[in-house]
Formats: sequence, structure tokens, C-alpha cells
Amino acid sequence: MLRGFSVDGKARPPATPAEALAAMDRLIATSLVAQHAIAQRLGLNVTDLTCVGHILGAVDAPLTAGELAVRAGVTTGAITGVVNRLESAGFVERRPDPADRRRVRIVAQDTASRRIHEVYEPFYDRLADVFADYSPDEIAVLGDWLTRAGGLMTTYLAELRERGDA
Amino acid sequence: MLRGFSVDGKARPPATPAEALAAMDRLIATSLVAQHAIAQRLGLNVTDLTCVGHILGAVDAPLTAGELAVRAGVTTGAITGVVNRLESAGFVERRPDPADRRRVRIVAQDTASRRIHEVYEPFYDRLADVFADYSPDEIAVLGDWLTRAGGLMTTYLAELRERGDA
DNA sequence: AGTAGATCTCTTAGATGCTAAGGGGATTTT
DNA sequence: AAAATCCCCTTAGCATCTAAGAGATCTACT
Repeated sequence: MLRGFSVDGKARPPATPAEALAAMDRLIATSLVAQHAIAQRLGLNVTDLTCVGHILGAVDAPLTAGELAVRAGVTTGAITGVVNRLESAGFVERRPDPADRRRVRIVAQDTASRRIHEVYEPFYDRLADVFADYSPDEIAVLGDWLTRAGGLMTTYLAELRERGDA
Repeated sequence: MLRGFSVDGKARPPATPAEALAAMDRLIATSLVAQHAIAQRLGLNVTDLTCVGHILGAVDAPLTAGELAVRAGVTTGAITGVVNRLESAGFVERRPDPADRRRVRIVAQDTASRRIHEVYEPFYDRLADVFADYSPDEIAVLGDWLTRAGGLMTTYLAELRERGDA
């Protein structure tokens, strides 16, 4: 049987798409609960942590309060509270938009990234060890699939929102 | 397109472990927000939806209310409310444990799986199309990695909780 | 058997953080 | 300029969580 025969010679336990999908579900479900625990450890709630993630991911073009609301899937009223909490906890800063004085840009403070990363580190470190078991080709497969799955999820989310409003 | 031999140099865009990890982060972050939208569409909140997921995943040995609380990361007091809502929405049923009358087993109703799956279907269908682009070897790699990453996440969550209590 | 302690779910009170609706200032359009 | 729109914030009200404890049941020990 040719399955398992690859250049690097590493045999992976065979899996059907359905099994891989189930594994993805478990990973996501566990992540959901873990977010809760991680947020708590940082003195935040899940919405706040989600927002910090979005803010850190938009360093080049800081998000406005409204954009953050859309990405986090909450109202702008809620974002006011989120940013207040994150600001007094020293994670972010409100910065007036020079071009439009109605807008508020939310920028991460210097220490924010490190403080967040510190909590995720034990997990990331061990995940790095796992990656060491995969060949460049295999990592390309993983990166490719994760990117595509993420794209599908984004599309799907947008559709849910469109239909939800209608 | 010829599949089945990674030696054939399939044209996956090369990716570093860090890039794959970033893709995972985006997938998880999007999933987190999507859960919110999915739950809303089902008339539930995120906690309720998380719990339905756990209940559906434990068909063989129905969870007790307490076990569900641990898995969902909430108190037993909250679970009472969750199960009340899920019960009146027709997703689950309380079933007294024959061996221990303090316990309540939460079992899914017949239609629950279908009702939940209906909402996820558009996403799953498209993900199935993506899987069709991968060889059995590659799917084995994906399944393997997703399983290991999920395992690490579970371990990490357990550690967070241990240290969180201490 | 009988009793003390542990375990399990549910109740209650209080806290948290969300939505919905609307206000006031800034910007854009007519 | 005036009108309409946009953006963030405020407020009131609601949903749902935690913490603490009650009541019922189970287990272990004498």
C-alpha cells in the first residue's frame, strides 16, 4: 500500500476527512473553553481578549472602535466598555484619528503583546515541538489547509451575518 | 492532478511553522466569533451551544450535569440554567441516573444533532470540497496534526486550571 | 444498621457585561 | 449652509454568570 510512503519516510496514522474534521472540531471546542481560562488569567473576559487579539493583529493600521465592534461581533456600546477595561488594564490606548475627529483608533501598548504572549507561551512552545516532527512539505500542507479553512470560516461568518439581518 | 505521492512535489505554497501557527490562530479567532453567530441563529447563547456540542459528543455515556460544568468551564449553578434553556428549546432531556439518584444525565433529543448540523452544513460542505484537494497522505498529516494540537490544547487547559486555583 | 462526611444538583443574591435606543459632535452631501 | 449621515459614547434594561449554601443521596466506618 502506498499510503504512508513519502519522501521523508514518516508514517502518519491514516485518517479520513471526517476524522480530520472531527479533530478540528475538538480543537476548536477546546480552544473556546481555553480562551475563557486564558482571559481570566489576564484579568479579562473573553470579549476583551478577543478584542486584544484583533488589535494586536492590526498594528499597521490601528482599528477604529467601530471596526473592532464588527470584528468582535458586538455593538459599539459594548466596545466602549471593552476599551475602557483594556485601557485601565494597560493593554491599549485610545488615539484620536487625525483625519476624522469622530473616530477613535485603538492601539496596543508596548507591553501588551508580551503580556498576552506570556500566557500562550507554554502552549506555543509545545506546539513548536510538534511542528519539529513534520517535514517542510508537510508543514506546507498544514499551513495551506489552515489558511483555506480559516478563509472558509470567515466567508461563512459573513454569510451568517447577512442572512441573520434579513 | 496526480495525487498520493508527496514526492511529486504538489504545489502547496511553502510555509514556516510560524506561518502555520498564525493561520491556526486566525482560524480559532474566527471560529470564536462565528460560534456567537451560530448560537444566535439557533436561539442559544455561546455557553449553551458549547454544552450541546459536548452533549452530542458523549452519546455513548451521557454526561452528568457536573461533568458538563467541568467541560464547559462554568459552575454547576450555571449548568442548571443551560439545561433548562436547552430542555425547553427541545435540544436535550434530563434523565435521572438509575445508579445514583443525585445525578442527572443530560441526553440529546433525536432532532438535536440534525438541527445543529443544519447550521454548520454550509461550512462543512465547503470544507469537504477543500479536503478533496488533498491526497490520503496529506489528510493523514492533517488529521494527525489536528489531533495532536487538540491534545496539547486540552493539556494546556488543564494546567491553566490547576495553576489558576492554586 | 446507624451515623458522619462527602458528593451532586439546584436555588438564591449579587455582579458583570451585553443589547437596544438615542445623544452630541464631526463629516459629507446637496 | 443646511440636511443628512456617520461615529463613539451614554443610559436603561436584560441575560447569564459566580459564589455560597440547602437538600437529597451516596459511601465509609464503627
